[in-house]
Amino acid sequence: MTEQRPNRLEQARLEKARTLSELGQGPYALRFDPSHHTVDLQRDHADLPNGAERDLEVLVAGRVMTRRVMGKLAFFTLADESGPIQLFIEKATLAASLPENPEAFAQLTTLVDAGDLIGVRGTLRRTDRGELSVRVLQWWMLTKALQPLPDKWHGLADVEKRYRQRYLDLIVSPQTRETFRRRARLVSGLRRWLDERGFLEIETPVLQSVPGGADARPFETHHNTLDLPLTLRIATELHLKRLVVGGFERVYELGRIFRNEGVSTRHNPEFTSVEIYQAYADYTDMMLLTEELIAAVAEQVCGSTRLTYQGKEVDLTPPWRRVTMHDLVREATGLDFNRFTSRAEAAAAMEAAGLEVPALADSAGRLLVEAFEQRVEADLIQPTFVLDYPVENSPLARAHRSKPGMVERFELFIVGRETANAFSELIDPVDQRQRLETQQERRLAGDLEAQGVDEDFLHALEVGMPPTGGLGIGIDRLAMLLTDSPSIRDVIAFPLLRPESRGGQESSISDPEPAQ
RNA sequence: GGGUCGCUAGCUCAGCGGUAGAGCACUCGGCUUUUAACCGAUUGGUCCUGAGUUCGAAUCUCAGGCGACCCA
Repeated sequence: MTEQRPNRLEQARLEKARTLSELGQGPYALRFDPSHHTVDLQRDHADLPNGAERDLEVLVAGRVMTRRVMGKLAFFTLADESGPIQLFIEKATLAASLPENPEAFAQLTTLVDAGDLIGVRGTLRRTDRGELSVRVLQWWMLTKALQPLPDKWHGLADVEKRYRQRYLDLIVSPQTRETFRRRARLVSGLRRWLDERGFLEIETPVLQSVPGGADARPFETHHNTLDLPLTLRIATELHLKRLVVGGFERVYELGRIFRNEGVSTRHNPEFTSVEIYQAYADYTDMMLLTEELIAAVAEQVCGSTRLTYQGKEVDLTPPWRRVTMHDLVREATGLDFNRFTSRAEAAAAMEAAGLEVPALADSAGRLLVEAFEQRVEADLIQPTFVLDYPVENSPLARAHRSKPGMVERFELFIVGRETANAFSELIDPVDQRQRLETQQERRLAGDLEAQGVDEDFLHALEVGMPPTGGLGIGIDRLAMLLTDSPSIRDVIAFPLLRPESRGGQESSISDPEPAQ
């Protein structure tokens, strides 16, 4: 995709690949059996003094990262998944070790480029300068690279290239490798924590006729043989609740969600969430669960519940602050939304306080959320449960047990970002139908993010759903926090980017010819 | 959606109206303790694309493409 024709560097490497074939070993090996990872060698032989050699033969394989050739002696750096080790390559040693091939040293130093994958057999030696090295007795080309590595000093400075060609980023950036290791630990730690507590992971459909469970625009697609318009799911909520109706008391799904919205440092159109449902629980139970779960995962990923995010100290040690949205808005703006009896009243007060009043926020409750987003959200650095949302914004949450107009819902904010969202789930099918019909009206009135009516879901509620607490956690945002990454793209291996276009070409993949 | 910035050799960048440059990489030569190895020589360009202004455009103007950051 980068180059149509092989450039000069590629030509030289292709030539070397041909030479390797002529020598009978070829540029691409079938297999190799390393005896060690480099990190184990570095650890086990940390006591080897400078200039000393250990009478132990090892086989290591990896990518040649740097080459330093000086006449009859050469130093390469070889890196496997665990890290680097130096190769100590002497002409005399190779000649003695491989008497049948007096050219072994010349071949190694001329046919192997930085970027190639090779395997070596040798003994361990620490150089006079203190670098643990494999003194090479024999070598094999495993994979000849045709493309050069990025600049060894600057690395991959081009942010776009880091995302588009993540493989290069992973090769040259230890930090990137660590980020994705941590993300993997986060995901597996989270699953383990839930599994150990009896939660059952069940996969629900990605392809859906009625998108629901969240306020978002879906991606649209189509099933050919059924001639069926379908959308990609925007949440897993409604299907997981059906499973609770079906009798599974603790279920979760960790998976990909698709929302047809913009791209930013906090948004990728496909992202990963985990939704967790627990029967006979309410949102206060889900707060406890959230605290314990995230603290446990942070402990596993970072070794501590205290961490630094972009220079800010964050303490995830439970318990976390719990505060209502009303109180937070009053603290920040002096506006007491409990006193407002109409949207007009709230709007006037907000304008007087210098807040923006968007026309789309068509109720006092929606304005409360506006005020929160404008003045509070960004300052919630420490983990904070924001409680009790207006019913208008939460069509799937149960009405508050004591506060009219509110629902039993919390969102968790950390470093100014929404990281989790939970309710006492609405299980009353009559109430739920009214709420969804109100959503449908908004939808018909032009709100593309409003939800539709899912009749089968309502039917499931009529069959009877136990009182249930539900929780959703944004895995990408949690990964950002636990890896100290400023952009969501740093924690998604292959984030969505526009295809590279050259000279107006839409894509490098050409359309197939019509069938004969 | 709006604003700011960027796009020049494989990589990192300079050049900002007058012959297209540097370091690294590559190729060649030298070198047995280097680790951004070093020394010498050579090679390498759709200056993102298109149109315009000009005697002359990488440079100025306009449009477009892609990206980054900030804002919504």
